[in-house]
Amino acid sequence: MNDLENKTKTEALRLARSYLQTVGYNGFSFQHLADDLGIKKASLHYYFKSKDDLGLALVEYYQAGFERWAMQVAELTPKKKLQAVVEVFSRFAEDDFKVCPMGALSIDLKVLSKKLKHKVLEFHNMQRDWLVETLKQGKKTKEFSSHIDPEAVADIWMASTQGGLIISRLRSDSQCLKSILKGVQKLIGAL
Amino acid sequence: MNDLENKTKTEALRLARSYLQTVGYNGFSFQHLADDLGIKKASLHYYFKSKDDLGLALVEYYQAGFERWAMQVAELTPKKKLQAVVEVFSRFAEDDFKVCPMGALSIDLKVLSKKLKHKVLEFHNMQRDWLVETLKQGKKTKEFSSHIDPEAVADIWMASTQGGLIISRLRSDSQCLKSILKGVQKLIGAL
DNA sequence: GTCTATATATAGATAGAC
DNA sequence: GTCTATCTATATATAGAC
Repeated sequence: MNDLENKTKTEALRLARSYLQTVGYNGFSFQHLADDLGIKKASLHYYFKSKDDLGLALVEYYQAGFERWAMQVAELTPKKKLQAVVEVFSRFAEDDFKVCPMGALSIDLKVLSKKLKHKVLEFHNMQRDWLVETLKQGKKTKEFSSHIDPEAVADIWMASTQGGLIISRLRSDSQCLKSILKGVQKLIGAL
Repeated sequence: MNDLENKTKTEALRLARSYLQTVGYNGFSFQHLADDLGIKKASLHYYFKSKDDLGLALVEYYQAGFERWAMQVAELTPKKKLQAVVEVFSRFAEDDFKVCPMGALSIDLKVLSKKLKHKVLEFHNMQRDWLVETLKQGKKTKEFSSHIDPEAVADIWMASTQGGLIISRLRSDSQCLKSILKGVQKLIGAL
């Protein structure tokens, strides 16, 4: 859990995630990271045996961040939790039209190692479970309509988010994602 | 318009699109295509000066297919048109969990040539315009609720489709996309 | 239209010195 | 922990023969 063991390693993961969200998994190399860090690419292999290893560490790093975030928003109302999610992804779109790291990895999913693929799916399920729980909670507190199916709505929400980031990038308009998610919220509320 | 001028060229484009939808733009090379075609990669440069050229031809080829498809469904009711769209993308998911070619290209958008980027956006807008028109038509014929905002719904629809394909791949479940789009249709209908 | 041969660049990875 | 040096594989692309 103590992943702050080394500054270079943490910074490499931060950079790798940024590249992943900007040019995809196949779009960056150890060379890019090394140049940005001001070290040689061979040095990076001290921290990550292989690119697959880097990918794995990257997802774990992102996952740990999500778990911390989930703790922070745990006391918010379901509606505010959902709003907090919108803000997280809006920040991606506003930051050079980044897409979701998991969405980016999905494109290359077939060429990833079995282990990394498994990790990606595991994290995806973790996020989905969180959404489903949040929606269920909102039904109970009457914040959301009693007619919604939490699992179905969670899938629509996740798809809209992934696709919304893609469309924001295509149109060079970060507002797109926000409008789409606001629209989905409105549709859910109209049930 | 006469793009059937050569069998090898057409087959190369078909293969390239398949690769794009499966492993992304950076995930395949002239070598892959040449091997599949049973020719040498140098021969492919006879048809496509560069990979960027191939990408451009690929989008144009896909775009031409969309225009033919739009003509074929032109006489259907708006609701059936939407259903026809669902079928097109469902076939992607059912075919080895392919994603949308435009969604795949969006991931690599930043490293594409200005020309190709422009082409991708142009085609995206063409698809969006078609959707908006179809939704407007359905409002007029009372098939869709008079409360929907065609442009907002078109964006939600496109995002759900892009994201739905990604989620289908992640879960190895082509049913996901269908459920998501059915859910969106239901939400729209509930307005 | 397809081939061989080749050029050039880059990617992922390792060995071993400091 | 970072370096130099090196290996092997692959990618894009071109020249020129058949």
